[in-house]
Amino acid sequence: MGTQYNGSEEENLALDCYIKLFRAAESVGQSINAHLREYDLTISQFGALEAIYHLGPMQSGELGQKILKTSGNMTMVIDHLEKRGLVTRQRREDDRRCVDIHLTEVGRELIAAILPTHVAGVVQSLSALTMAEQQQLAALCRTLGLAQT
Amino acid sequence: MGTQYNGSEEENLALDCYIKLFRAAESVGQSINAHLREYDLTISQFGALEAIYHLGPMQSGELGQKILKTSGNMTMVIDHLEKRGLVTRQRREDDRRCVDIHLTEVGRELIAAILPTHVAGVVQSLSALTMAEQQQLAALCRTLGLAQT
DNA sequence: TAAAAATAGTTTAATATTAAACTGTTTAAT
DNA sequence: ATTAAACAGTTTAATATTAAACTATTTTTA
Repeated sequence: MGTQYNGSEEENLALDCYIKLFRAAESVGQSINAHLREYDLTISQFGALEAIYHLGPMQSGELGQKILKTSGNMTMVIDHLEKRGLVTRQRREDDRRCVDIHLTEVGRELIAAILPTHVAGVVQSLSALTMAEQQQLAALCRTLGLAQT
Repeated sequence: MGTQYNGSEEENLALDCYIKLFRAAESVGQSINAHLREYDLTISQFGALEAIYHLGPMQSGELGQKILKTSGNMTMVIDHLEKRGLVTRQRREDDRRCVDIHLTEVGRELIAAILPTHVAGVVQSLSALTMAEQQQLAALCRTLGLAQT
């Protein structure tokens, strides 16, 4: 299993860990996000809605950092959400370069309606691990994520 | 940090774990794959080449399973690699539905030239974790990945 | 203050990705 | 044997994603 690179133990371990991390994220993501298509939402769109829902209105760029997408991509994601009336753009008065993204009432209702299913899916998907293991995994991933430049 | 969903402890933990897993994979992937652009390879293309390099010739569909891409996508990925002379398609005689993908000599040389840098990048990127931690992470991810339907 | 640099977001062009329909081949069922 | 079903891969059309160029604003600096 894993990559069969004929290197040092350290290299083999890192490669194996990397590929497993990647595949776990992909396959977990796929099972969790399957249901989003019923609502005609991409993962990015859902992520953006969720971020605003939980953290409040924020700038396009901030949103992009949260969901790890480029600024150009955010413009498109927000365009789509705006066309569907789920969010609005509001140019900030004190710095007219910035655009704050707000949830509309419709958007709030949609994300509130989706979240329970989503959460249940996440819990289900992670139920292969005990809560202690989930804590371990979260801690390791946190360390790893923060360490990247 | 993380998602502030106001649910049970189990739900909050699963959500937190999920988002950290995702972000770790994304950010690790980004640092590791940055250098591939120098070789004009997408992650999918590199993944395909690497899989054949390590595991030998295989069918388009098998390859898609390895790198978690759809069959339609594989057609395109292989098209590009074939146009660059890095792989060849070979229809199987015993079952003419199947197409085996082989590395060309050029392809083999390219992937062999890239791999050391790639491996160094992976080691570097995971160096935030001790080897014991990498083992833990790999084991947890493996369990999680295998559990998805 | 005026010019230069930095910043936030958008646009553009090229490419990647997907789901769904489709083609050709093999296997199963009657 | 012939039809139906399953299968592997390709094509198609729609959308997502990216890097890079660009616009408009704000900040720095000389």
